[in-house]
Amino acid sequence: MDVRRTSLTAHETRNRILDAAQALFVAHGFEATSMRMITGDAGVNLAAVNYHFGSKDVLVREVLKRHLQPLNAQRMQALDAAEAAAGDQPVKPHRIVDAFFGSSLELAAGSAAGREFMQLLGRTFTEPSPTVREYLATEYAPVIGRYRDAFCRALPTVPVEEILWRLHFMLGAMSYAVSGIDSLQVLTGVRIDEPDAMQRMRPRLMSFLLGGLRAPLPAGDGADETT
Amino acid sequence: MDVRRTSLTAHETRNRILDAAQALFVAHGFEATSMRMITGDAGVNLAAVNYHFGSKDVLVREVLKRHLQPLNAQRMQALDAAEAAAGDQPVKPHRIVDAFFGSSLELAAGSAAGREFMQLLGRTFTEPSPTVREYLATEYAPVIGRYRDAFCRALPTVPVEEILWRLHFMLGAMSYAVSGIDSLQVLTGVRIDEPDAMQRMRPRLMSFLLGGLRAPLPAGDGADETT
DNA sequence: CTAGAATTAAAACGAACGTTTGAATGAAGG
DNA sequence: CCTTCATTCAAACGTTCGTTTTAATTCTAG
Repeated sequence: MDVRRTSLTAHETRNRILDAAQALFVAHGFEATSMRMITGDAGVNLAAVNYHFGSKDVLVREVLKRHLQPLNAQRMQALDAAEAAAGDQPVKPHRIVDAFFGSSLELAAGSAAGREFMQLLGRTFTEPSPTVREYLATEYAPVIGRYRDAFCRALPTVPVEEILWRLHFMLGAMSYAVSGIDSLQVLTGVRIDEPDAMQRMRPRLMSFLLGGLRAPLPAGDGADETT
Repeated sequence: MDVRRTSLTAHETRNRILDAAQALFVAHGFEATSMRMITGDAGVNLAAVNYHFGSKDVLVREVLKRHLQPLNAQRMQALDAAEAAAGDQPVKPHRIVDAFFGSSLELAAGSAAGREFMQLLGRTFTEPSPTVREYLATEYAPVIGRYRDAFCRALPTVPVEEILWRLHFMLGAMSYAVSGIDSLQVLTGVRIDEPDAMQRMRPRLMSFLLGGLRAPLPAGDGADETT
């Protein structure tokens, strides 16, 4: 009838735009990346973005959604698998951490585009743009909810507020680990741009996250004065 | 002779610009904040920024430098104090963590402007702008170097590369804890905007960081399969 | 083969950007 | 009192931004 007239080139143009936009967003940020840079790198006409996506804002969301939606789906299914494997036992904390952050690191390690996207995602979390924050919130809400509940079952002695804080700390550590890697390089001299950097980082990050997650609860109010 | 003609109003205007710029940078980011927004909020003329600072880039650096330079100085002197207190013994890891991140959290908890600045600083670490990254690198390099050495002495069994990674992870966790707090709120429902949020977060973050720092080293190469 | 929708192309739109200019302002120095 | 000089001000500079428009092109359905 009226659908899929020119499916080949249409998707081609869309994907070329998405690829170019993602790379430029990582390199320069959302605001500093212009439509002309995107369409120039993608080799398409300037008007193509507004034709295919409607606006730059929608394009930004679409770039994020393209990989974030599958990533969150895999995070969900990884937790499903872990819960299924545990039977009626609570899932061990390190399995939950691995389900969430393992999915992320696999995406980052799997391909250059995956690493690029995880870099972008890390930066996006501190992005002030309301439309971006709003989208991230809706996309993440169900995932965070599931994992919060899983952690609560796995660590019944830890208050839920404490679990949310530690989830937040873990998210921060991972985001920086992935997106701030060249700042690490610049600060410390550690080289990251080798292709297997993510693979070498993964066990280190996992160990760190688990150590933080299972750290003793802070004492009552203020002082945490233990050796 | 020729100095301090109208010192009062001169510094007044400069500081008004710095204050307004900092608040706007936190709310909208560097790129999305225009000179007209800054001068409008500061109640000064549009040309005042270029007159007092020369360019927007210099203003950005100056906003960061105003609080980062004292912060890093305090980080240095906190480590000095810890090393002096330890005598010829190596400083305990939790003292080093406290020297670095305690200084940060005190700044964040001390005043609204301090919290605002730490928020900005956290975001700035993932800022792609070359001039910002370059400034951050030069400002942080000596501090990171001192703390790396202190950690190496405190944890002689841990390879220096591992220490740098964990320092990076800790930096990420703290930056997110401070700057991504409204994203935590949006994701998890935890309220942060209360004035004593930083005070309540501090022991939690310290406990998490120490747990991560002292986590068992990841096994040889790939698998970290321990319960 | 042809009608018509989908896509690309080139050009221009108004708005906002960072910066610059040149005159007005106002307080010290001689 | 008049000069001096740092500062403020209003206005405009040229550039770039995201978006829109109009025409040409491509491709498919009947």
